[in-house]
Amino acid sequence: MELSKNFDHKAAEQKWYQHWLDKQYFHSKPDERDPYTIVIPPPNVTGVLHMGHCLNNTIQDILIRRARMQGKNACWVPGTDHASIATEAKVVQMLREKGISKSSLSREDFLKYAWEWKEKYGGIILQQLKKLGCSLDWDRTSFTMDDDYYKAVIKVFIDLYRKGLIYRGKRMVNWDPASQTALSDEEVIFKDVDSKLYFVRYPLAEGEGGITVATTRPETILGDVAIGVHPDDERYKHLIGKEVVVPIINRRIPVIADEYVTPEFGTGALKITPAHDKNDNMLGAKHQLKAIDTLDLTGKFTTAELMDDAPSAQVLSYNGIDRFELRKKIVADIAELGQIEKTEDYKSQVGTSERTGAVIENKLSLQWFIDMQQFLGKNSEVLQAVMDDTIQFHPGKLKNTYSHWLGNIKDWCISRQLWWGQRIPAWYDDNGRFVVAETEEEAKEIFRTEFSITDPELDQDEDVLDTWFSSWLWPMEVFNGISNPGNKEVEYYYPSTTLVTGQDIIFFWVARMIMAGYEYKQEQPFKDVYFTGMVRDKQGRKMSKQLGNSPDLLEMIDRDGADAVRFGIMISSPAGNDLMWDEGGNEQGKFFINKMWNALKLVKMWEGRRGAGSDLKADNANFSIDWFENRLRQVRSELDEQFKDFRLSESLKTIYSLIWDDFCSWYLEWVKPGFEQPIDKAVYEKTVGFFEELLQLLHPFMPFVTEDIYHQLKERTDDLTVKQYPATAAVNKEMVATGTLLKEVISSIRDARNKNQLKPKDTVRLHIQTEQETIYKNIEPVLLKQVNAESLTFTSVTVANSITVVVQKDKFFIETTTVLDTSSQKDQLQKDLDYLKGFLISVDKKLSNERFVQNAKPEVIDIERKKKADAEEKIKVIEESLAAF
RNA sequence: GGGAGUUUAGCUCAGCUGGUUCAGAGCAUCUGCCUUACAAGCAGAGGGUCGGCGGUUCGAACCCGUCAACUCCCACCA
Repeated sequence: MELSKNFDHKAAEQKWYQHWLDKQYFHSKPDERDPYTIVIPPPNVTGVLHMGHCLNNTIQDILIRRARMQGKNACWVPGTDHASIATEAKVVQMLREKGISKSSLSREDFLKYAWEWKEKYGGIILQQLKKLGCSLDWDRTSFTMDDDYYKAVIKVFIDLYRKGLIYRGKRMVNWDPASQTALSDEEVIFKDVDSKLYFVRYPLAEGEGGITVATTRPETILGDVAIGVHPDDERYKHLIGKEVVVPIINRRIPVIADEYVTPEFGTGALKITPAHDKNDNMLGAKHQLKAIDTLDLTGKFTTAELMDDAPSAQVLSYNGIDRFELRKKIVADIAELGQIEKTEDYKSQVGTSERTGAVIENKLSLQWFIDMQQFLGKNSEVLQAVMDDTIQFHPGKLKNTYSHWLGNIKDWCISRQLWWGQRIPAWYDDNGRFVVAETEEEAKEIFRTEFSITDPELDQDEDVLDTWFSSWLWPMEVFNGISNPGNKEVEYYYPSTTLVTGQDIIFFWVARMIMAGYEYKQEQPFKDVYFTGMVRDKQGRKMSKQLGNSPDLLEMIDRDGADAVRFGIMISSPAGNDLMWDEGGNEQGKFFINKMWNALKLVKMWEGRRGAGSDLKADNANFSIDWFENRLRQVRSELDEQFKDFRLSESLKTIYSLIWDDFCSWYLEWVKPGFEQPIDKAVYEKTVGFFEELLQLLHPFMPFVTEDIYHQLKERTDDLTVKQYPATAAVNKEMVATGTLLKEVISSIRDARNKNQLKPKDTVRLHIQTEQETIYKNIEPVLLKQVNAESLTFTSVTVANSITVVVQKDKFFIETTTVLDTSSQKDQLQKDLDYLKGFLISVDKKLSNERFVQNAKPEVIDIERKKKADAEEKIKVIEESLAAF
C-alpha cells in the first residue's frame, strides 16, 4: 500500500478512536490486576471544552494510558456535574429568551425545561473529550443527578443530620441578589473597588452635639440600631450611653462601647447595622440589638421591617429602589439635611458571586449548615492524611494552603434557593416544626410518633443542596459506594489512584472529597493529587470569554489534529505552575508528527530492500543496535522517575529528543545503507522493533499518530493502545558512553570540515591518536561513513598538513587533498588552549588550598585531581598540534 | 493586614542532596546547505556577572539574611 505524503490526522483520529471503542479497550471491570483509577473532575453538564479542560484531561489520559500499558487495570470514569447554580442560570436565560420568566413557572415545569436542556446539551462536552482522544470508560458515565446519585446525596444529608452534623439556623449568609440564593464562603470572590467613604453626622437626641461616623454603605443607614465607639476613646467617652438620631428615619439609637471598634479608622465611630454586615451582626448579638433588614431578596429597598418607626412619606418613597441607586439617593437626601460632613475616596473590597458576578449582600437568613468543627473533630485524618503525605499533593506547597484553610474553616452553608439540584429532604408542618426524612411518608410517620399528630399536612423544603454537596461524593458514588455500600466495584476501585484537578477548586472539591472519604469509607479518596495551574495566554492573561483570548479548541483539533494539540499543551506545562499557552506549541507538535512520518517513510523504503538472510555484513550496524538498545533502556528508567513526580512535560521532552535526535538524527543515519543498497534483514527488523518501542513510549501523549504508525510499520492484529511495556533491563553504561563519544567525535569532525570549507562530497583520510583503539575499532564503520572518510588509521605521531581535532583525550588528524587555510583552526586551537590553561589554574588553586583538601569529600577531591590530569593531557595534545603549524 | 510562590539566554522554562551531566533545553535569531525519509528539513554559530546587596562555606544559581519586582491564596477595620 502506498504511504501518503503526510499523516492524515482526521482520518486517523476517526478510525482509531472507533477501533479502540469497538475493541472495548477503555472498559474496565474488576479482576486480579492492580487497579489504576481516575475519576474525572466532572465538567458542568452544560459546559463546552476549553483550554483548561484540554490540559487537565490530556494529563489524565496520559496517566491512564501509561498505566494501561503497564499492566494495570486502568479505569477512568467520565461524567458530568449538574452544577446547580450555573445550569439554573443558563436555563433561566434560555427561558427569558423565549419570553418565559422563571417566576411564572411552577417548580415542576421549570425542572422539565431544565431536564430537556440537560438532555440536549448535556452530552456535548463528553463527545468533545473523545475528539481529544481521552480513553474514558464510557460505560461508566455518571451524572450527579442520576437517580442513584440523587438518592445517595439525600441519604448522606439525612445521615449527617441524624448524626447532628447538619443544623438549620438563621445566620448571616452571603446572599446573591441576582440569583436570589445563599452562597458558601468559597463561592464569594473579593474584588477591589473604588468607592467612597461618607462622613455622616448623627445629632444627639437630647441637647447639643452629635457624632460623625464614616461609612461606605450609607444606603443601609435606615437599618442602623446603634453607634459603636471604643471604650477608651477620649473623644467619645462622654457620649457613651446617650442617644443619637438616625438621619431621615429619625430613629433614636444608643451610643455603645466595644473594643472591637478601631479608634484610628475613619472617625473612630462605627454605625451598627446588624442586618447588613457580619461584624455588625456579631456586635448586635453581643449587645442584644435588633436587626433591621432594609433590603429585599433582590437587593431593593423595603420598608417591611420599618413599620415600628412609622416611616415618613420620604422613607416610603424609597421602596423598590435598587441598593446602588438608593445609595446615591440617600446620600443626596442626607446632604440636603446638612449632615454629610465630607466624602473621601476609598478603595474597598467587595464580595461578588463566583457565578453571577453580582455584589454579595450579607443577609440574615434561615439556611442549612454543616457544623465543620464537629465534623473535623471526628475526622482528624482529613488534615492528617495530607500533612503526612498519605494523600500526596503535587506540588507539595499546597499542603500549607490546605491546612490553613482547614484551620480557619467556617460552617458550610449547603442550602441554595434554587430548583435545579437535590431538594432538601426536610418536611414542615403548619407550625414550622420539621423533620428530616427521605420521603413524605416517612416524615409523616415521624410526626406521628414524635409530635403525636395523626395526619399532618407537610410541605417539603423548597431549597436544594449546594452542588459541591453532591460532588464531594464523586469518587465513591461513581461506583455506587454510597447507594450500595460495600459492593464489589467500590471495594476494588476505591480509593482512586490519582486525582488531576485545578488548584482553584482545592477547597470547593478536593478538601470536601477527603472529608466525605473519611466520613463514609474511613479511607482516603485518592493517593495522589496533581494540581494543574491555570492556562494563560502568551501575555500571561487568564483565558476568558470576555477577553476573547481563548482559542476554539475543537477548531484547533480539526486543523492541527488532537496529537499536535496535546503535544502543544503538554510541552509547555510545568508541573503545578500556570502555563503560558502559545499556539507555537501546536506547530512544534505538527513538525514532530511529520518527522516521525518521514522516519516511517524511510523504514518503509527499506522494507522493500531487505537483503536475504544475513548475507550482508552488518558490522556498521552491530554497534548502532547495541547502543540504541541501551539508550532506550536508559530513557525508560528516566521516564519512570519523571512519572513518579508527575514531571510530564519533562517526560515528553525526553521522548521527543530520544526520537528526533537519538533515533532519527543518529541511529537511522548510522544504519542507513548506501544509495539504493539493500539493508540487512536483521538490522531492518531491529530497527522496526526500536521504532515500535518509541511509539509505545510516546503513545500516552500522542495516541493517534503512534497507533497509526504502529500499524503502518507492518501488518498486525494487535494494537499499541494495549501493548504492554517490556520489563526494565540493566543499562550497559559503557555502551551508552561510547555512543556519546561517537556523537561527539562526529560533530567535532563535521565542524572542522565545515570550518575548513570542505564540501560534503570531499572525502578525507582520518588518523586517530588514542589509547582506546578497541573502542574506535568498534565504531569505525559508522564513524567513517558519518564524516565521509575513506580510511581510518591509528597513529602515534602528529600527521603533518592535516586538520587537527581534539575530543576528550583523543586527537584526530583529518588528511585532505584540498588546500587548507590553517589560520582559523590555529586560532581555534589557541582559544581552546587559553581556556584550558585558565581552567587548570583554577583547579590547581583549589587543590593547593589546604582547607579544601581537608574538608572536601574524598570523591570530590578525586574528581578535581582527575580534572587536573585531563586538562594537562589535553593541553599537551593541543600544544603538540600547535607546534606542527 | 497575614501567608505562600516566582525572579536563570530575546521568549517559555529545566537545573532533584552545595562540587564537570553547571551554567542547560526548546522556541526565536544568525550562517551555510534543495546531501539519495524529512526545507515542517540538515549541519553549525552567537547569546546569561543565574533580580540587587550582604553573609555562611575550601567551594553558592543552589543554604541564610535583607531589599526590589511580579503572581497567587487567605482575611470583608466600617
